[in-house]
Amino acid sequence: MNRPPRASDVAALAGVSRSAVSRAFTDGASVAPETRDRIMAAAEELGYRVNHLARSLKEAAPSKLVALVVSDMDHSLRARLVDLLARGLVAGGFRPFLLPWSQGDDPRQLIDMMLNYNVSGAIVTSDTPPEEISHQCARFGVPLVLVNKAPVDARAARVVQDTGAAGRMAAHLLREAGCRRVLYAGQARASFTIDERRRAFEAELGSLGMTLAGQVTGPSQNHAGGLIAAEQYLAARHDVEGVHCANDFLALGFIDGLRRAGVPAHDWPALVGCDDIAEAAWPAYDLTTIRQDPGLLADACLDALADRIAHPASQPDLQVLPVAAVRRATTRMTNID
Amino acid sequence: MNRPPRASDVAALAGVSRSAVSRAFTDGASVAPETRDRIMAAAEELGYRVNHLARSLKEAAPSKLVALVVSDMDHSLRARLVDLLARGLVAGGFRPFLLPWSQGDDPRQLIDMMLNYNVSGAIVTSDTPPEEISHQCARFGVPLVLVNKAPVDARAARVVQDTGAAGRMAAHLLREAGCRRVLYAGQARASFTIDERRRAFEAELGSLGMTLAGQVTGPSQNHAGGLIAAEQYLAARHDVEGVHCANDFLALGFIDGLRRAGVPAHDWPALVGCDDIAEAAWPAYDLTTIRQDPGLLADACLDALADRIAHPASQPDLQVLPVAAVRRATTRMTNID
DNA sequence: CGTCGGCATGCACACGTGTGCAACGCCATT
DNA sequence: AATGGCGTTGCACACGTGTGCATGCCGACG
Repeated sequence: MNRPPRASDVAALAGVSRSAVSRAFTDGASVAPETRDRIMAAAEELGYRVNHLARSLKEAAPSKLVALVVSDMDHSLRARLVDLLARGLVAGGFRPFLLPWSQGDDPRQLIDMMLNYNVSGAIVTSDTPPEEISHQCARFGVPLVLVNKAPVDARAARVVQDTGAAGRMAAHLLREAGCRRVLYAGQARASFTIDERRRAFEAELGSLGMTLAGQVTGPSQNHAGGLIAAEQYLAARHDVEGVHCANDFLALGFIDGLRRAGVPAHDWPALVGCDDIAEAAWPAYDLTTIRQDPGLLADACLDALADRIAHPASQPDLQVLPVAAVRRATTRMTNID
Repeated sequence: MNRPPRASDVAALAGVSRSAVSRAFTDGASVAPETRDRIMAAAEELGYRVNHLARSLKEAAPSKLVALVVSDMDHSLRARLVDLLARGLVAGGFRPFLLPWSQGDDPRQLIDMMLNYNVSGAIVTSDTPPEEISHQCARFGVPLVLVNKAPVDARAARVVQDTGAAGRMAAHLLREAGCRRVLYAGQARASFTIDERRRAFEAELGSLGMTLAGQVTGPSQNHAGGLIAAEQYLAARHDVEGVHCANDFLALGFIDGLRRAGVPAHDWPALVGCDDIAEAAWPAYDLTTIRQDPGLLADACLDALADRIAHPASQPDLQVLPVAAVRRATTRMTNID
């Protein structure tokens, strides 16, 4: 018999009623200071902790748990975001609940886990979460925040990067580098942020009098995909001066693909990525890119979640986060006449 | 009034007692098939889900929550480990509870959060978690698994990489590359795995008739630290043929430091890192390193946790995980005569 | 001194669920 | 037909906590 101590154990040791113990651990409750001290001493001696599961059971309000639905955590930016979100949630008195999701998993299991634990909200940072999650959350009244995701349900708050500005910025960065004919290197799989940004990029090219000579696609939006995109680029012998890559990992892979093929650096096209991952700043790459500040992203998510919890019936807000151009070596090449 | 439906609502709709509903959702309970069907239909109609908080309250046994204490999630290998652990825990019926911890945070808050939610166990992957966590977990009977951490409490299970083999391997890899005089590049901050590996590395150098010419230390064990370590290395004009870096990020930074200083690749020392992060395989680096398989690590953690939960009183096991040499370009340089 | 108000405390109920125990009905066996 | 056994069901209690309500106490004021 070694169960954790409960409030009645503390009450017995301190010589008070169980209610008094409960009140001693509740802010603003009416307890005499000396009684509280005696109770706290007894609690310390027994190693007593309030059982939050029972507490949140009593308070009909949902528990302090918040689901963090995340996939592709190997992307360093997402790992950073999860880290920041977890810290922010803990600081705000919530408890983050990590629910990994992979393409192909049954979304109903996710819903079950969230509802089983009566979460007070959910943040979905997966790249392509199934729409069913949004609908079920709406149906069961779970406050939901979607990160960089297309709108699927009117009741979910959304936090998105300013894809329009990012796309235009990419075009301008290539223009600054002297490019006229450019290429887009992306992926086959659809992704809301990337697709939107690409659309804005293409539109801006027109305004700037530049032309999109075509596109190359890798099988994935990571380093390996970039390697293959570079191969395609070289094989097609595109006559372009610049390339905008869907994200930084792909851009770094593209660079390595050029290197592996023996293309000297002064013959590289101007390159612009997106995200500003840590590796982009490494001297081996020094990639011009578009920064998406994960701290801003995390704060916006936490704000949006707090808003959904406080005003569930109100119109959810859409937060558009600014992006910033980071000019580095890949748009300072001297191969442009 | 829009509270989530409870078992009695389902019971009323299905025309049975609340106990029957409870039993319908409990595997192996005695319920007539047609009754179960009727209950399930009613539950589906109402959108009923079992409240696991209340369930785990009833079962005196701890909840299915498992604390995942993690710091430095920006290290890609740790992010990968957290991802794998979360997946494994969910697959095993547990719910991972993400508790970020940073140097300087109060460990007592961590303990509180774990005990407040009556977690059934904890996995600590932080690099330098405070010892108080281990002691408090032992005191309150929380099964604990430490990853790559020195033993601090006899009741905690441990999973560690085979630091001895890794250290010896690093020495042999440099020996294969023809080195006789070598250097160690590390960090000032103590870390169990890194310190142990280094000790084995130094010992093996002696056995192989090699000499450790000295060491250089960066301020941190990441890319920026490697840049600075390379500066120190160049400034000190060490007469060595090889360098073993404390981890891959540092090694990549070291390479970039050499590049930035204009040292041609054929004048680089042979380099051996440790971890085999994804970036080490990128063509820009092609770093020889020592692989630590995160899948193995995650599985070992989950096994150890299951063991601690099942047999809390037994002697906790220490799992030593194998490492593997990954030979790449940085030990195939032709600068050795 | 009497009365009133405020504060501290205890009682009892509620939160949503699991389960031991007893009762009940049905079927097979004697 | 009587009886025993087995599967199913309902009752009631327990898990650990928060809190409305009533009570009791003490001090202050008239």
